[in-house]
Amino acid sequence: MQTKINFIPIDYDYFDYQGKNYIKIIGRTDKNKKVCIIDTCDVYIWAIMQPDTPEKRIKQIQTKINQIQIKKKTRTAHVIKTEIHDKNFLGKKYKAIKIFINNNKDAKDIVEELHYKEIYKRREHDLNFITKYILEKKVKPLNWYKVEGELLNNSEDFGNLDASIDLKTCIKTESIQPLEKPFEFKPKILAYDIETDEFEIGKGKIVMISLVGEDFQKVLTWKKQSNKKYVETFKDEEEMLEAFVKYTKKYNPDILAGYFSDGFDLPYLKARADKNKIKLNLGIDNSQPTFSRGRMLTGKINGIVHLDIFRFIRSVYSQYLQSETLSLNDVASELLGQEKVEWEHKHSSKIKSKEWENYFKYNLQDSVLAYKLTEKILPDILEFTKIIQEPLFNVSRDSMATQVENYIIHHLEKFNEIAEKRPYSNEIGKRRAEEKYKGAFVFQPTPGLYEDITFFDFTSMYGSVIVTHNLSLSTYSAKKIKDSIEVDLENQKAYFIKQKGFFPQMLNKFIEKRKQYKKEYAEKKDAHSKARSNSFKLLANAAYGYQGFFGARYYCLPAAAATAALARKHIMEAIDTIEKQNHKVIYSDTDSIAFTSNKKSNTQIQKLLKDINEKLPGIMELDYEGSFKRGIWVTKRTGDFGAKKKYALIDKENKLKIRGFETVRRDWCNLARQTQNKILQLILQTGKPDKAKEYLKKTVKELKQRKIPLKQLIIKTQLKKPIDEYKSINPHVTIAKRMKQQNIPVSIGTLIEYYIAEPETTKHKLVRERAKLPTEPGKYDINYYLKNQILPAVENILEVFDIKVEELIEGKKQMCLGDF
DNA sequence: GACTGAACTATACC
DNA sequence: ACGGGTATAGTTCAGTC
Repeated sequence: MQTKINFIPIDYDYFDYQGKNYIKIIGRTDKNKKVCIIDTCDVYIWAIMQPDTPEKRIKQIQTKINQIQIKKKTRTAHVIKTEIHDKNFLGKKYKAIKIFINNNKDAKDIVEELHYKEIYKRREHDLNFITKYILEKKVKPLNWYKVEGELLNNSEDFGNLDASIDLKTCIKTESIQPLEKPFEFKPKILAYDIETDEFEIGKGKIVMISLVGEDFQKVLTWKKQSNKKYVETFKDEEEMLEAFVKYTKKYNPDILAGYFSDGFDLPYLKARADKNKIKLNLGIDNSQPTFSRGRMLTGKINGIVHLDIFRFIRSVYSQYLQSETLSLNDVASELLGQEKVEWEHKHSSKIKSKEWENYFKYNLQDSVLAYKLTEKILPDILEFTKIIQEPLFNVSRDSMATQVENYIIHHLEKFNEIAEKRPYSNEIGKRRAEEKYKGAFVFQPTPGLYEDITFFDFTSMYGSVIVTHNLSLSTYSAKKIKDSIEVDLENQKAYFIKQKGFFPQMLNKFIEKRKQYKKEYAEKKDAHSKARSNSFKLLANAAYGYQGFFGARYYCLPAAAATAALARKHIMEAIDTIEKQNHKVIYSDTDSIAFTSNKKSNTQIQKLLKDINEKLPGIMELDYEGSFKRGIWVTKRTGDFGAKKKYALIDKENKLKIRGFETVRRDWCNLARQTQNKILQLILQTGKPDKAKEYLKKTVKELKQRKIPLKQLIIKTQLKKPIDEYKSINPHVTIAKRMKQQNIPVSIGTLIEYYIAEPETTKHKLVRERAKLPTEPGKYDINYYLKNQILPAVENILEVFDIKVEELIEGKKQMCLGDF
């Protein structure tokens, strides 16, 4: 039966039928019905010919290629047809043979057969079928289409595929066309979270599972009855798991969302289902979740987008967050102003009767937070997906380098470009061994208190340098050529042609779109333009790092080095100009310049800015960032010159802006951070050290009298690698080892908490020998906190006023005397 | 065993 | 392995006397 629908693609999957690749797209109709469409497309790879190859020879090779056949287990890999095209590769023109093959999985085998010396490069064999389908048919995720085709109803097509899918509508696509007027699409989200007895995947039983959707809240358990309406109690773990599947299917979400659910909740559920010998058949085809092992476990469910929002937050969103960790509690607290319910984890056998209600509440709240976080961040993820044009499942997990790369691949057509290949591991090894290049310029500040400070900064500094000077792989030349610019690198020169390359052109678009949507958002204040503005800002910022990243298809170290070199040149020239106008430049780092305003009026400052901008080339632009009534720069702890990347400012509204100081470092105890913060505040507000000095005295006294609670003295340090890989056993590693012994879960990324206690014997000299878990009894070491936390945090600040903090603290001397 | 510089480690800035 | 380089600062390690 022929049918016609309006359709928005959400999740892409593929399968083979009779040796050919097919795409299976799950999406919604304008009537909000979940449907499936099946389609296919041509699959091809490219053989790029050497420039001087005679046409006759190309034809000969073409004929040979047409005959390629490779016998494989289930099919014969073969070439269907070939065509000769004029294409670009890295900006240069070539003749290229377009080789159509029967199955994308054979691409690499076919490529192996293309061993003619006239073939310069073989390309696009490393693109997966879903990417190729989206490129070829232009059926982009989250865009609306009019689909026409045959409604499959127990059809023998595709081996009865439609019957195995839990959907009424499954269409064999005959035509698919973009819709001019899109419908609204609001994905249905279901969030979930589990509580378990053990932390190791599958080890202990799952105690409860919470599910939260729109007007839907459930906690499923088998442990305990509850009078709460949302709690449903089952006979055992098996029944609870079955109910989880049943409720999820009934809710029929587009997105099943969790927080760290790739690494914990979903694999745990699967492991317990296996243990109970039942199927966790969440898939639309009743399949179970599948897990791909990469650097991180990734859980996929057929027909539902499994979304681990932690992954998107970590790889894309975290740069805009202030929170010290990316734990659900910290992130929810920052983005939603809501926190987890308080609950100390324990084995279910040790939970007291009256504690259960709180445990249920805790479990439910985690799903509530995951749901709300998803709602909050989803506009950004969806917008990103539309821009990058890869499936939502991938975009929500990919690193920024991959996002940039996927954007490029999906926008090469306009440039008639064949995609460059992904580097092989030997190539990656070579790239990683390459010497680092010189990076940003950082101004050496003179320590002191400064009044009336103005900040300028370059908008999208590196991005605008790349665009202005056309720095990329396809525009680069190691040798001097005509119509190129020369860039001085440390030991060599690099040349870049003037004819615009595709990479700088795409980047230019990022910067323009960012400007456009930022302006639009300022006027309309709507989520859509905000999400768009964010997306292009992220892409613009990531483009520079991408060209220097060893895993990139369009890796170009000279371009990255030239970007940094030209950025240094531009900022130093700007500093020069500002100084020539009799301003004292205090500081500068990469793309910003701070200088004393010299009581000049706003108009005069704006004039200075305009003068500099008039001389800047291309799209380079210096911007007014802000002004501050006072700021402080201090010396390094070793040496008497000014420390870089460390300063504090106060604006006219008495708002502090602190960079680099211990105040903003999470691996310092709260007492040191808060004391330093207060001292900076008092000094910057008054311009004098008196009040700060008094405050310090008071704090020191309290510490000496042991009036400071232990909580203020906890030091937090993150475990960055497996415990046994550490060459140097620092305090947090010692504590991590002890936690492991006590069966407290520790892994890479865990924030280890400890405090420094008084030495038990004089033999305990190393800090790690005195480090204790917050739960371990002991007296905190007052001398340690005075000498190693408070003193270093405030010493250099008060030194600006010639105050010797050591004498103020007196702790240092006492300890030395007392020791002997 | 005390001292010292190098190595290792974590975290911040842009 | 899954953006880049620049910078500060603590603790441990390994060598010297």
